[in-house]
Amino acid sequence: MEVFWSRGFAATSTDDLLQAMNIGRQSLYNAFGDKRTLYLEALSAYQLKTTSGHLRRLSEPTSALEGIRALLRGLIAEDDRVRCLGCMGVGSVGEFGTTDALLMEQRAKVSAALGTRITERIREGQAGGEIDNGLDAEEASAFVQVTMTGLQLAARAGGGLEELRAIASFATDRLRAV
Amino acid sequence: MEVFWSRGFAATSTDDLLQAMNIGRQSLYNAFGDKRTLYLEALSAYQLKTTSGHLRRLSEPTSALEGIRALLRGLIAEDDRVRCLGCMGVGSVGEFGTTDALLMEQRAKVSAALGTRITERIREGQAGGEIDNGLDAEEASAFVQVTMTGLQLAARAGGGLEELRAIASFATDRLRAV
DNA sequence: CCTTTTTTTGACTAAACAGTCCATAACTAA
DNA sequence: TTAGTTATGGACTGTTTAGTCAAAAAAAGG
Repeated sequence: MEVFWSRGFAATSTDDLLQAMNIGRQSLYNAFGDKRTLYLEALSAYQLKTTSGHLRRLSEPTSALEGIRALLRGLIAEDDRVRCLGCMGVGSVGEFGTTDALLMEQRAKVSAALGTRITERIREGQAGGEIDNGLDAEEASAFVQVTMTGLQLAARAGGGLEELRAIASFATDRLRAV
Repeated sequence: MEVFWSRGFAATSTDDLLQAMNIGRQSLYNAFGDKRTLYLEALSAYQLKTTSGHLRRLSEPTSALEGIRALLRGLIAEDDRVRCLGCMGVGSVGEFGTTDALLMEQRAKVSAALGTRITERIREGQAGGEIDNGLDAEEASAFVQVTMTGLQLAARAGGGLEELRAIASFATDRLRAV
């Protein structure tokens, strides 16, 4: 997962994977079938791990708006070496775009689940008067997700911790009721 | 440029390039040196072309906020086949991250130039009372740039024209003075 | 204990890869 | 016309690639 995450699919050789996992070639092919299947499994594992973190932060029991802030700020890893890897899901979009149907399907599921929860949380904030009632909750949710990917790409480009977290907070505050 | 744009660096073979350009192998190596140099030139050409468009739309003589809206909405190509390619610059960030010093330098230049102009335009909007005076103009500019990359990645993921333009407008409106 | 199944090892294959070489063709300029 | 330069075509090289094969080693089961 880490090798694919940092280098992407095409630039990762099977030898890279063998070395990283410290196993023999046949073991890899027995266990995963082929390179692409292993990539899909690695991406699945990545998404499972990260999505649960996103949902947890989003639901932090402070308030709806603070949940969104925690979601966005939480994307940005503190450790430089982790932060500059960005997000493997974002990487897979960049590398494959719309060319892989299975990947698109997998992506759509994760994105929809998160989107639904963000929408809920925004409605909650609107009900509580904390988030601007004039906003369409679904549009705001899509906006939050676009901000997520924008931040993750900026992290991969080498953006600094404080700089990126400030942008995350800035975006969050744009949703606030006046 | 189009081949690298759609497939990225690693997944593009020199044969792909020869076929696309309809030239012989030696001609490519005479003209460009090697694959990486050609990629850098292609990316440069791409950035030159797109950045001038961004600046033009940003400076559209309607108003500052409408300039930002035009910038963000203008990122999203109408033609499905173009839109789903996303942005080659974003692709290069995804593929190389912080691993290529030359690429980072080139990126920083383009981003700084655009960022400066966005900041100016935001200050203009603030002076005119159209954009919220409480915002830090540089932070708002960084936010706009993160939104740009987020939109371009969403485009590469297969996002629809109207959906993405709506998000662009949503983000723009978040800067509006109350 | 022995047999059967699973896992690992390392050698192997065929194709794809980036980049080179050299002879030839096409221009340029006097 | 001709000498000199530049561009092209096509064969070639050595390496890397994803994936396979078969024999040996290890584990599991009775």
